[in-house]
Amino acid sequence: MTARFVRVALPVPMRQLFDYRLPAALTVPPVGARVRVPFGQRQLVGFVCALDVMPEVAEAQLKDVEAVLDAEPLWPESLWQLLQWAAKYYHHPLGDVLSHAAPALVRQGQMPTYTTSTRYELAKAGREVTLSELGRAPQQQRLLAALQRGPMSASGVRELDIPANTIKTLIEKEWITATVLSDKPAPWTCTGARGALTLNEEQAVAVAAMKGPLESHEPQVWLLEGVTGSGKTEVYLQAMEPVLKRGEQVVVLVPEIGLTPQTVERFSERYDVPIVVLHSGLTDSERLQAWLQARDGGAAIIIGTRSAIFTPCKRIGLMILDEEHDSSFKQQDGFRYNARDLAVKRAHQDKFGLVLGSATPSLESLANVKAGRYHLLELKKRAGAAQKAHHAIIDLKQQRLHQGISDQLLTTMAKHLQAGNQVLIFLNRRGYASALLCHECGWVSECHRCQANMTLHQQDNILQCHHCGAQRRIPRQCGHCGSTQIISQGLGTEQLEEAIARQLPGYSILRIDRDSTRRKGSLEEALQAAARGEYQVLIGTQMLAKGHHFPNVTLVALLDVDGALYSSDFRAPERLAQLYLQVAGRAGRAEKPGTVVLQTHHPEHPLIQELVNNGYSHFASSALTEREQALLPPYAAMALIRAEATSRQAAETLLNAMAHVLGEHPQVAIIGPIPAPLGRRAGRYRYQLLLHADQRAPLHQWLLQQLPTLEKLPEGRKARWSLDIDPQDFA
DNA sequence: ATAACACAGGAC
DNA sequence: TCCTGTGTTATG
Repeated sequence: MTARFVRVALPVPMRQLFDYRLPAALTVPPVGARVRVPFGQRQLVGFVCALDVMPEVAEAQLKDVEAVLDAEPLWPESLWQLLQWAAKYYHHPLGDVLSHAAPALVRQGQMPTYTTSTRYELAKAGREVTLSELGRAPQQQRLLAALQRGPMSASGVRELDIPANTIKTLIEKEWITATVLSDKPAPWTCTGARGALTLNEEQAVAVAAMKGPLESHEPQVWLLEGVTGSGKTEVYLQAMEPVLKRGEQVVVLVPEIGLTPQTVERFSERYDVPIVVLHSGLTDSERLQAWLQARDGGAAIIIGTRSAIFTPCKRIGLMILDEEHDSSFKQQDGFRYNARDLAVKRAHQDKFGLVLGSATPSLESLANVKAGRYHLLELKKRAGAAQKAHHAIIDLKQQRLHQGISDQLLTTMAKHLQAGNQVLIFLNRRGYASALLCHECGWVSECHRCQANMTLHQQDNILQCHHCGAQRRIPRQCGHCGSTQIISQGLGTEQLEEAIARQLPGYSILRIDRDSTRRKGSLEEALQAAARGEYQVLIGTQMLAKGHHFPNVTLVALLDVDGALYSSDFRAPERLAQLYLQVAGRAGRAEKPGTVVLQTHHPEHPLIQELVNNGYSHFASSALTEREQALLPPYAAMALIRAEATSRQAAETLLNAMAHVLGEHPQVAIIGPIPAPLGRRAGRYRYQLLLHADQRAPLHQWLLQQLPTLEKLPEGRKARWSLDIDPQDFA
């Protein structure tokens, strides 16, 4: 009999697989199972990708598989295919992709098994025992005393340090019982919803449109575009009802961990089915249990963030990806996948319906609607009695400023506050001021390790770099000329709080940013206090923009968003528009009509005019036209190579060498190398090389062909580099 | 990624 | 001569 071989993907940053000999004593693993193999001087857990292939190296060089860890593939066939596809599409090492998709314990080689828990409780005889009878058996006395307060888990008993013998004795005496509970998946059924709301016409149309295709498992993608407060969640909830009733699972992807508790709550109120949550806050063991429940069908609803796109499911019937425009669906380091794009791919492979929801859809998704790939479902009306907000611009050029706040804004704020309402001021810059500078010679408080200014934090009495975290004392003299005339520049939330307290005395102010909510749980507390109306003025950064509703806020003001108007990133206008509407959505959700005010130095700017006068849809369609004319995504394909090194030269010469290699293709344009937006960070110089093509296929083909050459470039030894397919952020 | 290995420069 | 830090190479 001839020896058998396996080809294995290993968790190493190499775009290649490794072959091993399979000893006859081992059972033959299926593709998708894990094996433990020797690799150099160490042992690794790898994933079987092929069996009985012709080895790439001489047979004598092959080592033996040490152990086969699974009898079954870890992932269902279609998900395995998706992972293979993702590794190819993102040009990322397969072993690393698979490691990402598996829970940590599985990656480490543990057996994926369900936990069991033991529950101890008093038996009938045990209840009749008086504790004083046990004076000579203090350990038994302690355990019984504890159990008299109620049943306990094994870990609870372990914490009491009771010897195993004591437990055994008590069980033998039949004073206590030990019940082994398995956490194995239990069958569930969904008989219907509890407390469904009445849908308005648009919502009903949306739910009805999804019903048929969901039932026949057509891999459709719906873009649910619903303005803030239009009741998107209610549409999700009702669309999933027939799916759950058929016994099929629903996967819900949300942008951030902070949004999961609210989501879980709404879903569990409506449906009496098992729900699991997958997010970074879980322990490895909890994560594995949730993963298993999803894979084996014990979980009906699976809620998670980005990485939950890789959760295997026994019978998936619907996936919902909420806030689809949100950039956190794109992983920004390592395996740089986009969960939204993979969701679309998975819907086709696994044959389920996918709902992409947003008040401000990405231009990519809108282009897909135009191209007929997605179906648009619109919710234009706010649910209930809510009225449309009033939008206004304050032209800063004609205004007297008080630490960045205009007279006009102060007057408007005072009016709303006097009426007993809340006011929300959005400023996306924490700290007191964005820089310190010398009034005499112009010296600026730069970070030593980054190409950025250090932010003044008056509260902590320090200068801090927001890019590398470096901290310094606040200088009293100019570092260059010795002058004591040091002034601050650029308004931050700390200073805004101070300014409002001075200009509008007597009102209580709550500031919500990373600094004010550093303590665990304090963000939740602050948001609840804000929603209860305990503070009249709310000041906040990006943190405040997402998912939270403040019923008494009638005025929302955005300060200092002008940076986005002249940014070099072609996506900056889209992001500003999304942010603007997201922040605007915090106001006027209840019966009170809202006002949204934008302070700007460029009131005439077309983007500002468009947003304030015409709304998002109008903005989006003109932005799409611009993208089409300028041949930018979604009407072109891009890839970005980033390089960083401790020397400027090393980063630049590597990208020059790569540009030389890649520059030969007629359909692929090379832009750069150019310094990255933050040219130096934490002491490392950063450069980037942009690849641009009209079509996706030639760009990918070209990369596939040239990557082996790029990897071998000697210049690559002195600089670290990475490849980003469909880059989101050019910073 | 990671570990072994080779080599250079400094301390002893 | 030994030790340590750094760059190079191989991993089946």
